[in-house]
Amino acid sequence: MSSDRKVRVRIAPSPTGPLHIGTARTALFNWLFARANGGDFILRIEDTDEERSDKKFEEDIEKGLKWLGLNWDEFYRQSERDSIYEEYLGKLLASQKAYYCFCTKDELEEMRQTMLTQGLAPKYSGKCRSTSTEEASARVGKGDPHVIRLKVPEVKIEFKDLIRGSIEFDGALIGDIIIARDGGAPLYNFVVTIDDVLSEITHVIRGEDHISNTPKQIFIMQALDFKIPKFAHLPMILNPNKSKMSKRSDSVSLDYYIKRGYTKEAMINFLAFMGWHPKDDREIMDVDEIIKEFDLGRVQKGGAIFSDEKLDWFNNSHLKKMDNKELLKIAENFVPKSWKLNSAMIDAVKGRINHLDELKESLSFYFKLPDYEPATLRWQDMNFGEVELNLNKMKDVVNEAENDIKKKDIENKILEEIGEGSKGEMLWPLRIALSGQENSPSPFEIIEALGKKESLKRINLALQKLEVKETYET
RNA sequence: GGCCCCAUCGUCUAGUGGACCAGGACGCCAGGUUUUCAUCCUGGAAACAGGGGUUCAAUUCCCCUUGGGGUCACCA
Repeated sequence: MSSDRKVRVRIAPSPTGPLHIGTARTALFNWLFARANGGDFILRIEDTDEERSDKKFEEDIEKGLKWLGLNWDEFYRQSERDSIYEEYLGKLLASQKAYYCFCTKDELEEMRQTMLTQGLAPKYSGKCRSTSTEEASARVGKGDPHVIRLKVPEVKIEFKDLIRGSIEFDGALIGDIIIARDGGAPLYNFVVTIDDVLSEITHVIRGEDHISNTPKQIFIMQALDFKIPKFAHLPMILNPNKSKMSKRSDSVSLDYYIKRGYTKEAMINFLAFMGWHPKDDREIMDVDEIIKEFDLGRVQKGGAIFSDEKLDWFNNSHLKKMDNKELLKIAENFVPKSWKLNSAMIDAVKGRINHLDELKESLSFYFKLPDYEPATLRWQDMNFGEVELNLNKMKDVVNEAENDIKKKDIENKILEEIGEGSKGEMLWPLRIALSGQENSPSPFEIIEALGKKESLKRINLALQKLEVKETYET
């Protein structure tokens, strides 16, 4: 069981789309496992499908991984390893563990349909297995279209999954799989196997959707006398309707969450908790804590539904924990360039938002006149007359203040004016007048930030809105 | 359909035979603190899919049923 080999894991995305949230989660678990065990984390780009692969997706994947802080120790592309695959394909052919198949796609499709209607698992009949080596070579030489198939033995095969325990498949039900297509290009199950073994991967940690690929890959390893790595299949990340989280339009890519202003700390924390949990009740954890506690044995078996609410909570919690200076740097990317942010502003709103994307809205009153419906000025069951009265009182207080009002001073003065009266009835209309927002920093903070002149301007504006409202009503 | 995986509150989960009339968190609801909103605090509603076993004792072990998911390409 115990191996003295250094732990080596990999994430093997195919660059056929932007970095998927599920891929990011798998990458994270591999990375955590590597870091927790002093091992290596390898990034392998699976770009054997020239048609679908695109350099721009490869860049997006690398960018996303880096953003999360999942640094890799080694990197390679499968497209650069053709000669290696060719070599092993040749070995398999020479040892008669694989053979040429000349069946056409149409024939194959027909067989598949027949089996399906008979209620059988569709698999290749093995027709070309019996073609003699001489005849096969001759036909290949002649240029007949052909693929290469692995002779899958009709035996039961079992492997131990680190998360699920023993899993068994029947080779007889799998049939001879294609490992290289017409033209010689090697296929997924084959290249994965070659690369995992040659790069000395010790633990293959991947999504549950690969469980059924595992026996095929093990058969290839056995045919080549390869040492078989350990496997661990992670639970799926699901949509709220429990389907595989793929078709959720834009919200399946990591980039979507980056652009909405989720922090990498929150993303890592949240993604780690999709299928994993520490021994105790801790939830808000930084990456070092997670590495320290990470254990494949504590990974869940069942799929986890992606919860936007919980993600928001993680993000809000991490935002509050974050240093203002650090946050300020990130925040600048989410507001217009002309806005000059400062630490006080960030501090005033960071506990009030779930993602940085909201900054544009919640910080707007610092930079432009608020825009709101007159009715918003009313607190609970106040009528417009009362609002006007109270706002005028506040106006007088501000009017009497010095030019550079200090938060504490204006706070004292306003509270003095309110006296035994209702604080809400005074402060709510004032807050709306100043910020236009129901959830904003306190009026005192805003007045200090805006200054006397601007504050008065906004109170007058509110008063004007009330007049319009009254005219409209009569 | 064949094969494979899975099954605790709406959601993420704790729980590895007795300490569980099932604990935490998100969300939700109700109170409270605070100078208004938010924060914060307290409380509440909310789950072991069903049926058989095994055992002195099952959420926990076994079997069946049901349900959900995955996979069956010359994609990865």
